[in-house]
Amino acid sequence: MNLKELSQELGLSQTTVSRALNGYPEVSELTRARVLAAARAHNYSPNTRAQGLATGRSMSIGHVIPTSASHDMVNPIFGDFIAGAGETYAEHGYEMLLSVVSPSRSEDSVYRSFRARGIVDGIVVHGPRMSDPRLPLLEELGLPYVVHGRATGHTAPYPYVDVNNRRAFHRATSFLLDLGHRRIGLINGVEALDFAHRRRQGYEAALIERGIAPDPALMTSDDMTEPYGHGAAAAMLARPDPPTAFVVSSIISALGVRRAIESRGLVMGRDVSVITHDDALSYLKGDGAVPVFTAVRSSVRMAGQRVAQVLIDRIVDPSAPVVQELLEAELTVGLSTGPAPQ
Amino acid sequence: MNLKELSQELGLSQTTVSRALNGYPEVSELTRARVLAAARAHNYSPNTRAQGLATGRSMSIGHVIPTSASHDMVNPIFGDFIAGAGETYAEHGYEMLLSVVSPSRSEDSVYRSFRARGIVDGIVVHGPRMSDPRLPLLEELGLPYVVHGRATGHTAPYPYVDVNNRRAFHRATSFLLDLGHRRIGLINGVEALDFAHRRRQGYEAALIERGIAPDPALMTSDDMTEPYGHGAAAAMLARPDPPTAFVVSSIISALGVRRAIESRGLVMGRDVSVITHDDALSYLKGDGAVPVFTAVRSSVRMAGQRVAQVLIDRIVDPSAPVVQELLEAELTVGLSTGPAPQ
DNA sequence: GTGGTATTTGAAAGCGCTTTGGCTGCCCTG
DNA sequence: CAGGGCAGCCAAAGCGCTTTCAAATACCAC
Repeated sequence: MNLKELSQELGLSQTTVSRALNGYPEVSELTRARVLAAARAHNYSPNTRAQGLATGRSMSIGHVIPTSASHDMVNPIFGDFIAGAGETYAEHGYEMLLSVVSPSRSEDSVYRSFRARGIVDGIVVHGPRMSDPRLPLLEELGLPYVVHGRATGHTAPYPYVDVNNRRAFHRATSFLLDLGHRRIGLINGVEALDFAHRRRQGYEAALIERGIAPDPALMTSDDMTEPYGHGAAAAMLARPDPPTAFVVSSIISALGVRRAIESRGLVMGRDVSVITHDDALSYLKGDGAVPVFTAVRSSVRMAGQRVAQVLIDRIVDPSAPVVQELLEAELTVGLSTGPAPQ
Repeated sequence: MNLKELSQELGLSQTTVSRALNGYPEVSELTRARVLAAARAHNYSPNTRAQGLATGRSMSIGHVIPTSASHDMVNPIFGDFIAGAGETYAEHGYEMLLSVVSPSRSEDSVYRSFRARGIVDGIVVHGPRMSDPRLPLLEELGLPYVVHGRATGHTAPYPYVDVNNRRAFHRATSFLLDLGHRRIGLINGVEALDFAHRRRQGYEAALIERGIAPDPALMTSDDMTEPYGHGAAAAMLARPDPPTAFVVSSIISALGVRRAIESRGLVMGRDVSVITHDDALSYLKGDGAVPVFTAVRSSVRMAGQRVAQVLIDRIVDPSAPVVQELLEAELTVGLSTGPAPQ
């Protein structure tokens, strides 16, 4: 069933039917009701491509998913972020277009192609790096975008939604310091990524405020897998002057850290403390009791919702002021932290 | 730059330019070369919507992602599956359209709407349930689809790509039986989902073959989160006649099982054995050394690639015979299994 | 009754592409 | 040299919608 057939059946012009369906005022309420009833009865939905051609809008949002070069890894937070964004898109009638791009292929060409083919109305920038080259490109292309995270080094104002990573890690580190820990390891993500860079800043600032010099031997940075957490923590614990606590950038890696602690016969929360960032992933979330890990938590799903909303607003009204939104992480005390051993 | 402008610049008709770009034979090689060069120079890509309108194809594939009703959970395998499928789509010029649908909204309407709006050329069915109602619906709508998994109870032949879950769990259970275990717990996924149903069949068949009656007290089924694994295993271990081994349906839950074992002061692999299904998730994958978990492993990323390929083939040639593909899981022995304690 | 203002409706153009059906030369054959 | 076949190109229709512009009808005050 297309518009032509529907309008013939109703004895109206396509114009009127189209207007009735799209809520234009210059249609009598009686006619509108008839049209809507007929549309429902015939299960009519306008052909998206034709609609897009006529309006110039595509009603879909592009997400470009880079897989990590080093591990060919898909970020585990991805599913939850998408779920959040998807909910918001659905509410507003947008579709979500995903492009997985391997490290070999230039991301540039993906964006240029999106633009040339007019396939999306906007873009969500994932995993921003320092001075990320995508932002100037998207500006040049005139493609509306919102960054999930921030891109230190990009000078012009740009729209983003981010967790206050610096503050979260400052707080996490201070929490350990308050418990008496002095040697605190940092198991961080890849520091070319902006969020990891900021987390380190928060960590270092907290140490320095207490007169402790950050020790490069206690800081590592890599893709946040479980084995990475295990390997990095095991190496630090094997040192002559091992840390008594860890700040970890991902709960997935924290699982590995915990494994490293226990395989040395130590007890997490008593001998070695761990505090982690927690993205509130749905498949790891606690069950109501005291959580295992002490964590600074910020729901990545909610971040997805916010990013989507900000982007849609921007598409609808490009002249609106640039939105920059910081989500604060909350500190939840679990079983993985305790006073520093004597 | 659109086709009209490009053709004017070349002094050719739109027809000829279009044909040259799409590889039609009735264009001289000289002309074709000129056209291709000009297109490249101007960074021309045909407008996807217009192309779609004209051809009736949309060159995109729909994925409908249901979030679990009980936990509002996004399946953690999702990211890796998507990555695999996305690679294949990219190779063939298809885009991936994602629809996240909350349990409240009927999935039916999503498919009907996809069909009416002509927004996708095909559908990947995720998380098939027993006698899944989506298959008859998609048949009725005439929308090409491929199932990731199987839908027991659907009688007509339908295309799918699945892991041989029954055999994998039969093998896993037999492996434990060979090690002397007699009380073996099953920590399974939601058994309304087809894969979990099959896994239980494999588990039970292996037990029965050795003359052991499956004990309902040792079988649980739920969303495969980490806390679920912990809770289920802890409950079984607290019984007067605890199991000496577990078969677990997901490595995420296996992490919880391990936690339950250790918090009783037991050692995994010595006091209690664990064998898990492993989807080879990129962010959990081992680091080359002996893996922690003994597992039956099958890469969900590869499954994504295969599903995508089968679907594309089906779209291109709907009359081709229905493809049904079973991937075999491989057994990898890790540190989590050992002989049954006396 | 008339001119003016709303209120509803419709015809047709246009979005950017593909594809049908022709048209024009040119070469070849008999 | 007439006629057929073919390679190479083009004009125009059509995909299903939105939207501009115009027209028709109804209503109102004077």
